Amino acid sequence: MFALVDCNSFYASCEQVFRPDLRGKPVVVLSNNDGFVVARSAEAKALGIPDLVPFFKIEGQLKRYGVTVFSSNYALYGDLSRRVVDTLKGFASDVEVYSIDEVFLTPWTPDGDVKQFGHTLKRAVWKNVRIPVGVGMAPTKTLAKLANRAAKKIGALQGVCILERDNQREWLLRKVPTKDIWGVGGRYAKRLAELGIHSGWELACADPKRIRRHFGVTLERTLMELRGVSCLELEEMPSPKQQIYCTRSFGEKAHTLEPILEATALYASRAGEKLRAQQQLATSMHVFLQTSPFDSNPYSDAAVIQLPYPTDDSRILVRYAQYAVTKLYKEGFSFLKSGVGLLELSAKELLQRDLFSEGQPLRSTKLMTVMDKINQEFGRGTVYVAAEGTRKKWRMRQSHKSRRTTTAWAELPIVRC
DNA sequence: TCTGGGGTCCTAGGACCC
DNA sequence: TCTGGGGTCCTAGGACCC
Repeated sequence: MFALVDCNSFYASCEQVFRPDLRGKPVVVLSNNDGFVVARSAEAKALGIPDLVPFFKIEGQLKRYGVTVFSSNYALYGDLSRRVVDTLKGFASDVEVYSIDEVFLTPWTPDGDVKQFGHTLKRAVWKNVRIPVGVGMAPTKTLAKLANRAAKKIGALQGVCILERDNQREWLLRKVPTKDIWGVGGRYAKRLAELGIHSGWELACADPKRIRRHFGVTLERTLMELRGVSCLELEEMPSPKQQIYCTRSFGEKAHTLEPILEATALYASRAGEKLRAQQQLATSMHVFLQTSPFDSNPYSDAAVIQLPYPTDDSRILVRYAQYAVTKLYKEGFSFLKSGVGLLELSAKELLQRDLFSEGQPLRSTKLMTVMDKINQEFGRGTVYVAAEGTRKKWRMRQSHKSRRTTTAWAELPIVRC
């Protein structure tokens, strides 16, 4: 049996935690650069505000409806997410943190009352963190996802749905269109429809071999999971990352090389920070630079470069990223976005040093450790590589950002008596 | 004017090996 | 006239996820 705990409208709910005046009111949260609506409170959904709609297209509408708008505040969401996970760990020993707002776990119910267990989880998270969640339970992860969806959609279930008996499973699967199933995206849904498969039930009843032939082994597994045959295990130990990316759109378009060099330097050193947090070294680097894809004359290019030796030194990452992006740059375009990816990662302690080639000197490691420590203690960006520049006009737009209430001393809430 | 930022897995096809 | 068979590794691209 798998349980999936999924936070309701997570980012919007986070914003409401420290703004209780906004409970029961329409709230939306925007993506980086205030680009899209990425989270909507139940009230905002009820107003018919669609998901992933460009902000500029509905800004007027939001104002008219009196919707409160927030830029995304990942420091806050990450911290509240950690608290939700900590709470859940008190009720189950096997826990998989699947995403910032979803946790799979094995229900622990010595008395056999699964439903009661679901409600216990829900109440505990609300009590400790003030985040509303839904709980779905079923014999496979894919079905637990569906159960969770039902828990939120069907009011009578009060946020907890157990999908155990075959007749319940069939009832739900007959109602679910394929595109709402975990592992089936828009493309597959369309191709499935061409084969006459429209509902979850029709997919579950299809011939596995035929599905495998048309779509590959991944969708065949999904099919089996819908039948109640578990193919996906709980993954408690997150496997080390295979690539680390830092990419971002600029707050304003860049017509010269200078802001691009600065932004790319920042992305490289942020990627380095993540790399060091995982105790890994990178062997090669992927760098790209692009205009807006909506430009009349869009342009983009990318390069993969070998680093001189496996490294986690931000100074080296920045130097190589800047070198690459200089090569990619072309006069006459207005660039919108660049990014740095670190590839061929290896665990730092397992590194095989090559007898005949240079390796990362010890003082690099020492310097980076000190840098990370200072930034951890006093806030990100206290010490940084000078190549990032000081004015940072290209920084992303975040016109509606809330405070980092739980992670920055300077932004603690103020209580007036 | 304004359109996100991360990730993963799988497959097909080419190069190369004996 | 007749031209093998099996394997590995790598990469790019396509699909998916939140």
